[in-house]
Amino acid sequence: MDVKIVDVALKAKVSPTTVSRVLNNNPLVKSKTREKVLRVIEELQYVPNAAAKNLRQQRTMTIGIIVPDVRVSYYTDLVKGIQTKAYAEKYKIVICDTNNDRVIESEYLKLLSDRSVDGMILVASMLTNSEVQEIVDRGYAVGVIGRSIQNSKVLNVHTDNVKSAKEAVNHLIEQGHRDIAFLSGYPNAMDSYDRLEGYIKALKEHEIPFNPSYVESGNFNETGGYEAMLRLWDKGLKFTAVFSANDEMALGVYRACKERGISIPRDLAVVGVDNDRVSQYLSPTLSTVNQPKFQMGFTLAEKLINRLNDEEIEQERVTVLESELIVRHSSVKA
Amino acid sequence: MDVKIVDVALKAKVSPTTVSRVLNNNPLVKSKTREKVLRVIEELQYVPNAAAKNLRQQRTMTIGIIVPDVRVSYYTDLVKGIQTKAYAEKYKIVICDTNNDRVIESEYLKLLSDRSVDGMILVASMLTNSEVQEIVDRGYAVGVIGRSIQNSKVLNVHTDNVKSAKEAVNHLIEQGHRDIAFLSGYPNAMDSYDRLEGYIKALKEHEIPFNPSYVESGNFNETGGYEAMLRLWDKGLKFTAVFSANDEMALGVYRACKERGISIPRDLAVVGVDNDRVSQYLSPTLSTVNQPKFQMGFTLAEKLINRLNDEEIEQERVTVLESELIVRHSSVKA
DNA sequence: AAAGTGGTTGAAAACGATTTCAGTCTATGT
DNA sequence: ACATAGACTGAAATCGTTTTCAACCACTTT
Repeated sequence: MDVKIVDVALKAKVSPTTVSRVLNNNPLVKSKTREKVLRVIEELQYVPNAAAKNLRQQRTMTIGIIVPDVRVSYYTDLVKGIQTKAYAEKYKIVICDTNNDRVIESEYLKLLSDRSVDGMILVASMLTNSEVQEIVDRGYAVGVIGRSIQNSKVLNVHTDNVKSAKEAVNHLIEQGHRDIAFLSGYPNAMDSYDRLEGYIKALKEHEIPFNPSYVESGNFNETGGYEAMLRLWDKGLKFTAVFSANDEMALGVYRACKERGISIPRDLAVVGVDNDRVSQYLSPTLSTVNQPKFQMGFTLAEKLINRLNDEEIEQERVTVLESELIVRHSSVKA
Repeated sequence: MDVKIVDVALKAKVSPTTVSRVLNNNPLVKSKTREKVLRVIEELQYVPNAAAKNLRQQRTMTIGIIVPDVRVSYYTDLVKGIQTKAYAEKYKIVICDTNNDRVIESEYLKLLSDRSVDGMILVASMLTNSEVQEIVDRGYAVGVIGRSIQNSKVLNVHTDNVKSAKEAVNHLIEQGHRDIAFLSGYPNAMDSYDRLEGYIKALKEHEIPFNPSYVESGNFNETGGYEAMLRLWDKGLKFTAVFSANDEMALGVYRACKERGISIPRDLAVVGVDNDRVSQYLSPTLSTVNQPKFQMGFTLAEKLINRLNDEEIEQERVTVLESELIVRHSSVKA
């Protein structure tokens, strides 16, 4: 149906081999032959068939990305970074949106294990270590963001969550707060854990006792943040500030405050993490810890592609990028 | 390297043909044989090679999506809809982010023309009609959102932009406004044009004369909206309301108003289009015309897949979905 | 004149699945 | 006992490239 390499070869009066060489810029071809072949390719509008090429070369120039939800700006910014690097290196990306469902995530992993991608990037993955390990063993290059994998070849990019959290909480303390609540994400997510650690460290450094009842889990989403706030208040706890492990949950905090007539930042100071796109548009604007999401995606893609292009290249398995506290209006009294 | 179909065949003491039949649920296989084969597949952790399968079957079960920018919530919501349907039908999707660059978009089109996808969805495409036509001629199923293609087999889903705009402007008029500015998108984008038409129609119906100097283009982005507002004011025009052809530009309107100390909605009523995720979080919350973005993506994917599965199926080439005015605080005086 | 050299080309095998077509086997009816 | 249909299986061709290997040609060197 489509025009194929032998059609070009026939018309150009050369062998398919030569056409292939022209396509792949093999310098062995005499320039006159090359020109002739190129002319015919143009004439016939020939495009090489990817499946045939993939089959023969045993690679697809494609990277698979598994994300929890493509609508979340945090993930999209990562994807943008990955995509930008991938495009520059002539890689394609296939996106799998798990809808925050671990079963679907597992299915996607299987779906991608058919050599239709050369490597995979797992974002905020809920897969077990052994599931990930198996993919590595099958020879896929894999990178993760938003979790840690011990003892393997898995590439990783992240920010120093302990430090980020500490900075955020320090900032609240400097604003005069002593009673600071903490909204964590999924209890077992790496990021949650580190941010909790940073929270505790900041308190310790200022000799504020750590009280576990000030900690509530909000599952990293708006509703979770909202409900967590209600729970905190229902406990009868007094606090003047809250550190939310991400901006999404902070949205829930805003909603809860609005309902209860609590003024931010007058009655309650709020700091989030991620610098979600909406944060700057909230009233008051939300103080947050910015994550260099684009850069994280870009860097991880770079490392992954390095590995794909050259197994031998010397590079760090783990990269830590800097995050940065952005002080806006939600944490500073007028 | 990987285990392949003959390995399974050998171990199960059957032919590759039979293994293939088992894989593809061909009912001809005796159930005892099937079980044996399945056991070996499980034992060997065999996964069929996609490239080989694609080559033989001449299809990839993959849909390509070309979008201007994956960070924009409008596009992401579409992608989510597409992805949801695609997943249900066992299709993969590859995403191409053109970064709003028509040259890059063209390159992506070429990149996808190698039979690595069975169909393509172009979102807010800047390609020429003939470029799109060529893809159709090559036998790809193609769908578009956010532009119109005349005279071809290209699938399309959209909302009635004329009506949406008219409703939005009617709403402003009902709130007592007579002098209403209009912020258009790209001058030559279909959507811009239709929304302008709706704006004019609404004015006409209320016997308000249409004055072209009330129209400024803002290129569909925040900065464009901001600058368009400044230009309108600089002209010395008096107006008490503005209809922005999308929410993104309305963000620019908010910024401009803040800078000039103009209060929304007291001094200026604002209505946007798209129901961007941020709109509900703005202060005041932004009135807007909601587009069923998820549904649009889902529907287009459905039609595209229908076409891929069965060339003969009877279905409309163009689907129009309903949009809906959401009145929030930016357009209603307290 | 024979042998070597470097530049250029092509024939054929390979990649790993599916599909066509031709069987083989079993059971059934006569 | 034989023919025959139906159930099941396998050999070989096929998809469209890339890659290996051998060969060819035109020169130069000995």
